Amino acid sequence: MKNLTIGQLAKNAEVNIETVRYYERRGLIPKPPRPRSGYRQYSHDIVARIQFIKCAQELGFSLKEISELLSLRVAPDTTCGDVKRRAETKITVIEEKIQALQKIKKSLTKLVAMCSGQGPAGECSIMEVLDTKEEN
Amino acid sequence: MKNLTIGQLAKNAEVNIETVRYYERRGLIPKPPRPRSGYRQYSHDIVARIQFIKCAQELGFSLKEISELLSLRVAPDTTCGDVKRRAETKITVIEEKIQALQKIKKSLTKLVAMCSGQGPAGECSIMEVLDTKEEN
DNA sequence: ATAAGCTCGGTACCAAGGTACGGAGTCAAG
DNA sequence: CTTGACTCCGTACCTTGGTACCGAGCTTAT
Repeated sequence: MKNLTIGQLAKNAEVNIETVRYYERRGLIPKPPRPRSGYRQYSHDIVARIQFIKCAQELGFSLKEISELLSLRVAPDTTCGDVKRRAETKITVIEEKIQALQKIKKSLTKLVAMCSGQGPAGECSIMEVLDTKEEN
Repeated sequence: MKNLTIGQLAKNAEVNIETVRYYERRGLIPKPPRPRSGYRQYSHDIVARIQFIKCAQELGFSLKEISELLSLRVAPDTTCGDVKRRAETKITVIEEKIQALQKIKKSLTKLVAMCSGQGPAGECSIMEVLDTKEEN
């Protein structure tokens, strides 16, 4: 296998070329060698690296967190347990988000139930509640 | 009660002064009268208006949606049903977000369960899965 | 060898919801 | 009347995760 240009890498990893350069700026992928021409030369495993990033993003990690994960991997004295703890923390955060959304949903559902759907918007009970609500 | 300066309004509504001006630019609060000095003169009910906005934000409405809600209120031919429909749409969106987060949580939980927590980060099963995952 | 197509770097822009800054004018208290 | 606090406006900046554009240089195929 030969090396890849940035365009080939982008195609393989199914991202935009600009995204690759952006990841490089953010330190998420290593700076590749550059021959005289200045063109980036990527080895195929960078495709996997980008897929790793996309995959972790789907699991709710931000790019910042992903770069931390990646540096954990190469740091000699970090352990599997460190990675696990990060994943656990992320689960907690996600649970909190779910809780918050469920609270919101409950409030909205209550409002909708109260609303007759009749009459002008200015007298809508939903609007009134929004106007006068102190706490819930 | 006399009028409020922007600073007093901000204090009462517990927002930043800049936020008030920002809301004015966005059309979320009416442009207040200005005497010769140019200082904004707010009546007390603008405090309530800002609280309405904050309240709706907590319910997951964006500023754009909030300004739509506010204009619904004053438009003569919109009804309570219009407001209700928006709230219902918002509930659906929130439900979708909850679903997505629950999926993410499930994947992460599975990963954490697989991980022994022992050994170097480079051999962590979580990292390996992130590396090689095709689909889930 | 020449044209098409790729890549270069730098900068600007998008959404959202603000925050910060700076120089000038104004208001209130002492 | 002066000092300090407040306000004015416009503009720039912040975050996150990219995308778009530019003229210039490089590469590849014919």
